[in-house]
Amino acid sequence: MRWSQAFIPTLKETPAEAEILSHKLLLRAGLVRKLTGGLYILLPLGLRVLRKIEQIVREEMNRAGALEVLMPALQPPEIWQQSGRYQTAQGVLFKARDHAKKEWVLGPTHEEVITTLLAGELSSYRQLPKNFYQIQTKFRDEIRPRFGLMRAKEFVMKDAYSFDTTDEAAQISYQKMYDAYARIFQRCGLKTMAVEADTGVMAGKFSHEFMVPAETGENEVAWCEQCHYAANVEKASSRATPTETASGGNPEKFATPGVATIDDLTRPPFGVPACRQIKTLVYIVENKPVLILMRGDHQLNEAKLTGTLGTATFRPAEAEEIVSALKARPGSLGAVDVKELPVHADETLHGAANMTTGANEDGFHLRQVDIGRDITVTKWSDLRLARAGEPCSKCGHPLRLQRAIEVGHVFKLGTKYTEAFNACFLDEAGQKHPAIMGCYGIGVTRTLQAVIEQSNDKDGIIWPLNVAPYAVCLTPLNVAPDSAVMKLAEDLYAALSARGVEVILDDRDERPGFKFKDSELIGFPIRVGLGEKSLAKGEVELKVRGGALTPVKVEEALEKVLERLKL
RNA sequence: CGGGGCGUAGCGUAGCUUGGUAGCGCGCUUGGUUCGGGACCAAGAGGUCGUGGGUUCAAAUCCCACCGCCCCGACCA
Repeated sequence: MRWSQAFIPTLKETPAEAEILSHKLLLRAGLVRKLTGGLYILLPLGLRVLRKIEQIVREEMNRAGALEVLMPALQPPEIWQQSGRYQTAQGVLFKARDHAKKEWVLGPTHEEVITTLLAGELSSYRQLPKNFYQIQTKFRDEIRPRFGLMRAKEFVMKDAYSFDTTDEAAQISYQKMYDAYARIFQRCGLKTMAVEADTGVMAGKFSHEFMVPAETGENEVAWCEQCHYAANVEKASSRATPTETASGGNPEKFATPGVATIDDLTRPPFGVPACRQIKTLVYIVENKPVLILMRGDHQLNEAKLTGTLGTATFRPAEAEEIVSALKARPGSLGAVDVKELPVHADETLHGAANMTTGANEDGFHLRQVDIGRDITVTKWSDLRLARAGEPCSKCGHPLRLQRAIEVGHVFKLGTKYTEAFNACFLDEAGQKHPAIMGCYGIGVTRTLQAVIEQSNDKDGIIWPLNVAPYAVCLTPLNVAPDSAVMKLAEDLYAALSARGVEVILDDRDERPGFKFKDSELIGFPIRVGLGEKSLAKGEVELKVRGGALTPVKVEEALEKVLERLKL
């Protein structure tokens, strides 16, 4: 490609809309432009990168035995009703109407469609295992799109769906995808970590997320340097400091005027450490109040609560709801002698004794509470948010917390959809079973931006070779057609092109600094600088983006470039 | 949806408090000088000041409503 023929609108200044570095670079390097919030136009250079990533994904999916299909983005709402997600996915479903006023949904994902397909085609165990994938545009009515391509209303996703006859076989399919994902991100030049992921209401199943460590990430992962345990904080467990278990006697009510928080009670004249308090939270779970008990110094992890409750339909109670449930206002809440409400307690509190908690009477608390003796706990679970520095639950080494961008997710689904759609097969004995399903997603557009977020310097993007829009940028400093510099550039351009190298020739009549800055902003892996000065010495300049500049002999230039590209 | 910020030329912005002919930088056009790290000089083009209403002799500026964008939070199948 000749630069003068291309469309690469680079910007010296950053548009005000961009906050994070990768978003700024996407715009400045002329890769994308915004149409409106959450919707972006991929410009030629950005599209080239996207296609590269897609191709890597495609190759690795094929290698793992998955079969490419293309499903409609537009879907009938009936299948969403059939799976039950018409309601549960309300928040993210885009809907449209046709001329006859019939409603349609724009697919945020395709479990319903692929399972409908399988329901019609699957009959025998001999047809399994199968794994179908597609690379396609998805639509999600994001509550708040942000950070450019990171969270958009419309984005390119690779989604795959595996079907197996047994749990063991499904596990193999899962592992194949897990391994393929590791290769995909590696080939994209991304450092990722695979972390255990929360599975929401489908608790107990298996899931991993592929995370790109980045401070701008919307997720947080907990990980252990020693044993390599890694999990999304929504899922992560850790060991808490020990809880007091020696009883101090019978509960004793005492006045605590004005005390409204755990923190208030730690201060004089009370001086009760947070770890010796029981925090009582009231949630409205499917319209009914439920008490949640945490140790005073711990925080509730709502993702874990979802797992324990088996529903995501809950919210913190309003003040009036709390008063009507416990006859006291927040600040003096407790679970002692509460018999009529479900009480979920964090397992850290197991055996806790001599604790302080609200008395369910405004301005009063109870001390010397032994949870086993004084509180009726309905269910014990791990409900605690893991914190940095807490011992790893596997090996005891302090956990570290790291923000990260989720670029891939592998998920063992089980039979939720295959049962709903009757996607069943007959086994060797003629018994009918629903196929066991897995689903696997990669945010392709998000991956593009994640690469930029992870690979840049003060001058711009540093594209990993495999996903670079062009591998080589030829930069002649004199573009007069009859100049020796330009003639050499043309020769190299032709020679590299003939070898299948993706090369862009910066034939713009611009000053050297301008052209250098542009090529660095965009981040081509290799730049070959051709100028009168070096040519006089029989040399050209080979510059590796983010690396050193080396003079090479003109007659060796082609070989040296090819050599660099092999790496 | 709650909280905060912003909307002035393609981009970045000043002007708004205290109403009075809309300014600067980048980019763009033309000419000239330059030419190894985002050049310089000169001359130009380019603006419904987000939209609608109100106050006023007069509104970018004050008031009301709406729209859009960005950030934080809720949400995240």
